[in-house]
Amino acid sequence: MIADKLLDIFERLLGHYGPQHWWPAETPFEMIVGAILTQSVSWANVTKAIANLKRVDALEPAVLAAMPVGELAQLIRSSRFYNMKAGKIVAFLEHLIDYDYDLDAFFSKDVVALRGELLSIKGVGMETADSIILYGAHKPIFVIDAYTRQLMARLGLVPSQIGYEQLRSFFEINLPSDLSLFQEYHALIVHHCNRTCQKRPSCMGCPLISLCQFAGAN
DNA sequence: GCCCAGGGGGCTC
DNA sequence: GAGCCCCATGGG
Repeated sequence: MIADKLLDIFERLLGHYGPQHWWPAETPFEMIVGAILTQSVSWANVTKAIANLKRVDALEPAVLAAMPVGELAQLIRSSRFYNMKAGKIVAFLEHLIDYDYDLDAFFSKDVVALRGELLSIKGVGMETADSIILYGAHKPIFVIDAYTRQLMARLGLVPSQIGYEQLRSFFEINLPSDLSLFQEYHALIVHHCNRTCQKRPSCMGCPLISLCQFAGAN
């Protein structure tokens, strides 16, 4: 059964790496900013940008909204594509005005409505929206990213060109809709792919080696 | 010096 | 709706 395989993979990753306790952010707003900044960039690039924003006490919606976009762009320079991302953060803040910058109010709707609203914001695509729902609003939705697709394809469970929504359904149909399971599963996939699949010269020590089609091939 | 990262939007056909 | 290009830093 697919469900058993997915749970087996999760248990192996959890047993090997331990709980990840994502997302690494002190507040929901910090989480959202981080989600935008990490688009197409490793997390290491984002940490400097977040630290810069914290240094000037700007990791607060109303404070950031009052900041000139050029200044914001310079503070997040290390996160790459900074002009684009500054514009995306501004777009998000403009949307939050309707809620008086109250994230609890913004999050207090069902997943489908929240997702639709997030996707209507320029600069928020499916992965970013789902990350915000899962780690910011704390509602169960399975986040898909390049690592998830790569790993599931390597394990022979899905075709490598599978679409975002197809792969999300694959997880959500086969797993119980559990917040902490979804949070840990995605975090473990990213952690695993950052460490084992990409950084190491071989597959030695990989907790999924007995399941992987390409074990030893890289 | 070269390569490439946890994406999204806009354009083309 | 798939296939491209743009954005434009920093670490290995």
